[in-house]
Formats: sequence, C-alpha cells, structure tokens
Amino acid sequence: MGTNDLDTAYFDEQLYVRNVAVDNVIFGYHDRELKVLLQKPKLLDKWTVAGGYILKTESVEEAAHNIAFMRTGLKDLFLEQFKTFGSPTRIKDEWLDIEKVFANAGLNPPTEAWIRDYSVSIAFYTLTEFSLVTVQKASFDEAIEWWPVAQLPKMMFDHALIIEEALKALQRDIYHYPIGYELLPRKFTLPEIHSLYETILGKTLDNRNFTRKLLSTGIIKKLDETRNIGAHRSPFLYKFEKKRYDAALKDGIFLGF
Amino acid sequence: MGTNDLDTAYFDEQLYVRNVAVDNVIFGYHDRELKVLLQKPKLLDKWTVAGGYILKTESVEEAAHNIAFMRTGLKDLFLEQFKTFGSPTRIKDEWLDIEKVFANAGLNPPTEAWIRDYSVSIAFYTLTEFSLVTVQKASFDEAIEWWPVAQLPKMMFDHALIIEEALKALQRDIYHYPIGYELLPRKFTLPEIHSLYETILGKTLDNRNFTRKLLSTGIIKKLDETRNIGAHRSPFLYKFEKKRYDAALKDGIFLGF
DNA sequence: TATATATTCTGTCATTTTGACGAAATAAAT
DNA sequence: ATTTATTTCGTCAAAATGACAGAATATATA
Repeated sequence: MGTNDLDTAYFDEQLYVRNVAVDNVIFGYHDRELKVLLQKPKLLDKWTVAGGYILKTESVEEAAHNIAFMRTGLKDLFLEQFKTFGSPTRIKDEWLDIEKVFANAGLNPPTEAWIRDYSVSIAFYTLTEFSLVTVQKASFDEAIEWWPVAQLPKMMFDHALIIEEALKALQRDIYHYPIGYELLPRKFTLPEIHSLYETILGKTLDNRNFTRKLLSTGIIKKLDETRNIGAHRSPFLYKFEKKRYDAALKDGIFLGF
Repeated sequence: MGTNDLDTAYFDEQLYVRNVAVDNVIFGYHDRELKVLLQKPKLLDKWTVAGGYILKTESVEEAAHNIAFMRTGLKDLFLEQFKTFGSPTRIKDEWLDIEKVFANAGLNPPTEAWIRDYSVSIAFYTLTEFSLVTVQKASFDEAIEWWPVAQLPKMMFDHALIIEEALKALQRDIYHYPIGYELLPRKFTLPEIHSLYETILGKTLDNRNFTRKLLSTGIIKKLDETRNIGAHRSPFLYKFEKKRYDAALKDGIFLGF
C-alpha cells in the first residue's frame, strides 16, 4: 500500500520496493465534467496525482487498489494500468526545489532518500462513482480535491503528462469496454450517459444514433422509473445488465461513435 | 541498457535502477509463423524473454531499445510498452532453484543480489523484419533462438505469461495500427500480408474481404513488379505508403476483420 | 386554463459497409 | 494442350451508419 505521506516508514527499503512508485489517476464524473482527484502537499504550491509505493509483500495491482482506497474510502474499484513512466529527468530536478522548501521550513529530508533518485512510476487510472467517494486527506496533504481535467492546477513532476496519458487511455478503452458503468450511479438516464460519453471523447455525438448503438449492445436496460428533472419531460432510468456488462468487459465490444 | 549477462556490473546499484527490469518480447514472422526471440541461460533448462536493466542515465524506452538492439543488431525498431508486472512471487521462488544450480556448478551468486528481491518488470513487445535480424548471443547465454509462439519451450519466471500478454496486446493493436509494416519486408504480396494477419489473429479471414478493406485504407500501394512463386500465378508486390502509414500510426484506424 | 419553454424520445431514408459467395486469370509442370 | 495450384477480380443481399425532424412531456407563467 502507500500514502504520499513523508512518513519515515516510507523510506524503509526493507518494506518498500525501491525506485518504483505507483500513481493512480482517479476519475470521477460530476456536473457534466470529468474530474480527477488531486492532492496538494503542505508547503508546496503544486498538485499531485494520488500515489504511493509498493510493499514488498503485495503486487503492483494491490498497491494501486490500496492507493485508491486510501483516497476514496472505496474498495474494488475499476482500475486499469495504462503506462509506466521512467526517465532520469522526470523527478530529479524538481526534488532539488522541494528540498530547498523543506530546508527553509526547518525540516530535514530523509537520509534514505532513494525516493528522489531515479523513479519509475507505474500509472493506473481508476473510475469512481463521484457521489460515493468520501475524500480522505492524508496527514502530509494540505488539500485533496476534485479538479476538472479541462482545467488542471499546476502539477508536480510529470503528473500533467500522466493525466493526459490516462485520459488518452480512457478514450481508447471506452470504445471497447462499457466503462460508463463505473462512472455513473447505479441508475442513470440516457441523456446522462450520452453526456458522459461526449465529455470523455470531447466531441458531440448525435443523441439518436448514440442511444441506438448503445441499446443494440444489450448492455443497458430500461427501468420503469423516471427521474424528475423539474420543468421538463422526465427521462427514464436505465441500469447496466451485469451479465452482459461482464461479458463485454471480458471479450470487448466495439462502440464506433 | 542491459544484457541478461550476469556481469558484475549489473549488480552495481550505482549504475542500474534497483528492482526494475525491462523485458522485451521480440516478434518476427517467418514461414507463416509468428515467432519470438528467446534465450536460454547456461546451466539452466528454461528460456527467457530478452531482458535487461535500466541505467540511471536512460529512460525506460531507451533501455527497451537497447535490449532489442543487443539481441537483433537493429536500431529504431517498432516497440510498444504493454504492461508492467510486479508481485512478490513472480521470481522469488525460482531464484532459489537457480541459486542451487549455481552453487552446484561452483559459482557463487552476487552478493548485491537485489536482482532476486522483489522485481518489477516493464514489458515491451518489439516488431522486427525477421530476415534482417542477426541474432546476437550474449556471453552468459547458451543459446538464443526464434521460437514459434504456438510452441514455446519451458519458460523461466512468468515469461510465458508475459509472452501471452504481449500477443494479446499485439492482437489488440493490429486492429488500430497497420503494424504489418514492421513485420514484413519492404515489398510484400497480398497473400503474404493476408497470412500474417490470419496468423496473428488466429483466425481465417476471407481473402477478398480482407484485401478490400486493407486497400480501402490507402496504406498499401501496388507496385508494377511481381514475385515469382514457381508453378503458380505471380502475385503482385505491394509496399506501405509511408505518409499514410505514419498518419495511421498517429491517429489510429480501425480494421474490423 | 391555455400557452410557452425546455427537454426527452422516437422514426425515416439514402448511403456505406459488411459478409458470404464463385469464377476467371496465370505460371509452371506434365 | 492439359492439369494443378494459386492469385485476383466481382456480385449481391443484409446490416450498419450518418444525417436529419417532429411529436411527447413536465413544469412555469400568463
């Protein structure tokens, strides 16, 4: 598991895999926006993706799950490894600045600081149902907040790049897997899922053609209930068909929007 | 960069990133078979994927390129990162056996053996034009050979799994990128590329529909030359249109076979 | 109570793409 | 000249796609 805390335990190389971090781009969907859960360490004015290190007793995937759990309070989230980043320059220069800030604040950096040495980051993205997330602030964080991917704050290291690549991976995967399931509440309306796909893909999709295609997969099922949205026609609620959904996850489908 | 040699330099943690290996599944196509380039270390009776470690002065991608170069003698190959493997069990148990073999042979394992500690492997696949490859045997290898992916020998660690995942990634990618280019000679015939796609995807593809679709992308271009194949009609030669090919690599296409 | 407003929802049609076929053309061997 | 093995070209019905418009509904307000 791992937090981003600068707990001394983190630097214990008996426990953690050296030189290897796991970064997890946690996506949520709210107010017609795709958002990522970011944290801002104390003292610094840049934000980071949720991240941590790998215990020598766990797998890479378990580490990613634990990172997601520590930030959202949710287990068994949909989580996908998309790329591993590693270069001599991706963190090193910035660590010099960080250490100065620490020194000015009277803090001394850890002696076993392999963390600022060459760092490989195994990057995942995680999909969450926004409303279920209870944001968990870690002790070393000043803040942890949802940010729209369209308007990100100043990011630390290469984390802006990591988010960019995560979004690309998500855009690629959404054509092959009915991923919307993971970002939406259990019951949702057609306009909602339509808008979600438009947001993720960053383009308009004809609503008639979109629903025609989505329904033809048999993955979503109309319910008898409707949702009241005020002074407008009440849209029907739908839910995902678990069986079909799992089959689509396994075998893949193609949604050529 | 890195070889799989047990050169002492490899254990120098000043030079190499600890706990992180790069494994590279090198694909080639020959005799209507998809093959992978494997090596067999001396003393052991199992085979491994081409692999090595990362110099602290290079990026992960550079390391992968160097591994490919050391085995094939070729630079700038098409190379794709597809997954990073890491778990407490993936190498540890087998290292115990390996050390026994070493001990029996009167060799003593390196003292700085972080190599047999927790190991993360960043896996790539590489596509090569079979006939251009000049296989390069490393000093610690007893053999290095092409093996058909359909009939692999006994593999070390989780390398059978890594190859399996590489093939899955290749099968996925071939639908989106005109990857055949990298596995075929500069000039090729329609039956050749047809057979290549059938081999990779592991299913028969109607030749008429296949060529219709492939030609419609504008990625390959008919030449005036033909190839003599003995007592049969001489098939025309084709080549890839560099410009269209690059555009397809960048933007992606969809070949729904 | 009627009307206006904003949103959901359903349907058509021409065009394109797909999938499933068979037959003609060609190169060398007999 | 005939046979054999392979390449190459063509058709056609069915399905999928893309572009487009109008009816239905829930509330607000006139």
